[in-house]
Amino acid sequence: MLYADIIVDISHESLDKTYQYKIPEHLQNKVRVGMPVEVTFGMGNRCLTGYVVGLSDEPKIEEYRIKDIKDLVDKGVPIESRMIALAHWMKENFGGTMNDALRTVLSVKKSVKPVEKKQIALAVDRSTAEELLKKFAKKHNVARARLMKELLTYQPIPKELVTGKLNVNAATLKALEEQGIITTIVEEVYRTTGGKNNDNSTRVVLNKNQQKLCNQICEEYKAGKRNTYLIHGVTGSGKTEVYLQTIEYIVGLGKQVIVLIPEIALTYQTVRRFTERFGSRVAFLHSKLSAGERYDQYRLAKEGKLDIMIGPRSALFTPFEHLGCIVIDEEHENSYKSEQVPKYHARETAIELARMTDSCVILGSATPSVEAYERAERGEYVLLELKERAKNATLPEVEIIDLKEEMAAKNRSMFSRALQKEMEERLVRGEQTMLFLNRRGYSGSVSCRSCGKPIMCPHCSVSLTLHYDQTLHCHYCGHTIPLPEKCPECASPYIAAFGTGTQKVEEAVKKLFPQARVLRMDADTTKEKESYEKILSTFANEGADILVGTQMIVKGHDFPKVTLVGILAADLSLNVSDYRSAERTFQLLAQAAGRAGRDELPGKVIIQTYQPKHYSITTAAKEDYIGFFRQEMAFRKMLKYPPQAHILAVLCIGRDEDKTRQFCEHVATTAKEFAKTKKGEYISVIGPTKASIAKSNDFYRNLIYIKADTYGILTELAEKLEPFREQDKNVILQLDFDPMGSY
DNA sequence: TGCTACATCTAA
DNA sequence: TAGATGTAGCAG
Repeated sequence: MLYADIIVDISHESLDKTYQYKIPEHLQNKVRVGMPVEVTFGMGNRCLTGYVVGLSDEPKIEEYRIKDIKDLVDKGVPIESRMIALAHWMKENFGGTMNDALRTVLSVKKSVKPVEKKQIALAVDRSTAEELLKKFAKKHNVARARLMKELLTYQPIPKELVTGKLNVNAATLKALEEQGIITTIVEEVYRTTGGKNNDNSTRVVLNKNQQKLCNQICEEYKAGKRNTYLIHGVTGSGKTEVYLQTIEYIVGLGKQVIVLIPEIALTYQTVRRFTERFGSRVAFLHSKLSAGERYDQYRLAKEGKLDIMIGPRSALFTPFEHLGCIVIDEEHENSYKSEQVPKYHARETAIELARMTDSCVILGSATPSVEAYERAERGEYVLLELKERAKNATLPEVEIIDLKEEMAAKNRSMFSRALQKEMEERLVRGEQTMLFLNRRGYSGSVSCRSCGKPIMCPHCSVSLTLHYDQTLHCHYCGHTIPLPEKCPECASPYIAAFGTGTQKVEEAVKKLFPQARVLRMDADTTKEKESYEKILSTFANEGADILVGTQMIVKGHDFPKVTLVGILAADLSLNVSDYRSAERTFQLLAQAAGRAGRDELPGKVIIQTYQPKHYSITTAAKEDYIGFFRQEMAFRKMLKYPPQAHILAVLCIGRDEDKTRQFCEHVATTAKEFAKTKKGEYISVIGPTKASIAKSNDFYRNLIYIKADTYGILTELAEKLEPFREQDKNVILQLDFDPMGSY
């Protein structure tokens, strides 16, 4: 008798184990590891989907207690068996249940009916067809005659053309087919996102440095060495060309490649660069694909009809049989860490997947994450440097403006005198300016001028933000109210918006330079599907003089006419309660600065700040990554932050404020006791404290941070904390390993 | 004793 | 997770 180990499709800790089922006779040679199957579960014998994760011929419990597998899931897509192993690894390292992990690696859930292309062709030889044509004409079978005439000049003809343009109805076609005069050719069509033509005319010749890196990776690959490479290349140094050539080599060896990019970077430019080189052997994954398109990509990949898959972190789970290499561009991006359970990091997961499949990993960034660079320095990754800009463009001149001095000089505007002067010059010369607001939201909070209290969301502990339609919104729960006329606290009519949003910047620019054409890009103006591309292409085609935006304007895209980049308030991202705030500030500033003077025209960057001496600002101004890295590492070593140590964030969420607090204290005590058992190892339990968003959607949030030298201790502790999930159903326990961002 | 409402248990 | 089973409380 054969038995299958099955994980049932219920995400609950206590069900997160394998259950053994018998494989009935008629399914014996159909059931494989990875397949979704239908099983009855529980005393009510309710029908559930489960995944086969193992097979055996030994029962683990008394034979009579084992039920039969009911059936195979008809339209389900099986998981690759190595993906099951990867899911297990993800569960162990990033928390969550096996079921969560399986669902994550199973990027495509349902099979979708393939699209068919039908064509009509002659089933008889030409002379017979000609006779038939004469016969039809004689008998005044006009539709049949029309079709025969067309088929004699050109065949096969697509069916929609026959029924449409030639106006031959389905009944006629059926009759002709039954008489054996015509046949229908059915062909499956793949809904692919890749391009059609490869056209090598645009191939760029690598410079000496690029070629050297490329050769090193290729030679080591050929020699059977599988490394993780970190390409640290300054902005504009041509990392993409290195990827392209290396990919081409590895694909040439019959291997397949996954390229991860932040979703926002999947622009027309990126797509074109890859399709020009690899034609229809490359496909793209993004959130706007339909279920059918997704499924077809999956099939194409599995059947070996694709060489390259490009997409965001979920593209990692493309079912390639012969994976050879994983490229992660803009490796430092936050979007590589999943927000949902399992909260996996694509970099770590890629490295594990590469280990399992004997592939290499190439990470690339102009501003690598501190974690990655530290490992590269230690030799865990191979560090490759590209120090020169490819198109001998010069680095822009950077000026740091101290906003305290502007204040002292009675300049209350959000633009310093220097920035105003430079902007004016650009307008006169017909060059472009980008104004960058280093801030996530769009507009500021609203406060009372009399009592000083900001208007808060009644469900979350955050202040509401004012939108242009005079309504107040909560970014956490979506609560919306019209802007009140009086302060809800003290009834004073003097309430006003604070803070600087991109909208306010836009207004201020228009006021200062009424003749300028201004474009704004932020979460508000890019809600619609193509609006992101549209704004960027308008700006690229010089349809505007000034582009105002949030971080999204610093990604990708070369604008040759941009010669001035203004960073309005560099401190905004610095004053965030998160140990990564300096790193993020450096990355944003360095990338924003890299936008200026990408081509022939020399560029200028103006950074406005209240902290002109802060190292993340001074080093970003010089594009001095190493300088930044040294200072940041010293800071992280001192305070034991990653990569010096690892952090586990434990978030307790519940409706009852006191109970949630008590629960969290209880968890903290358990963590502290666990720490005591680990003599000689560094573990530190911080908290519990209220999360910085102490209330969200009427749920109270308490937080504990646990720091430890090794990652393993944290996963061990996480296991110890599992029983808490069962203890109080009213409090949710959320774990996040090495979190990005703050809670 | 019989009923409801709710807590607890268990799944192969 | 959800259905099966167990239990306290209470009316009759």
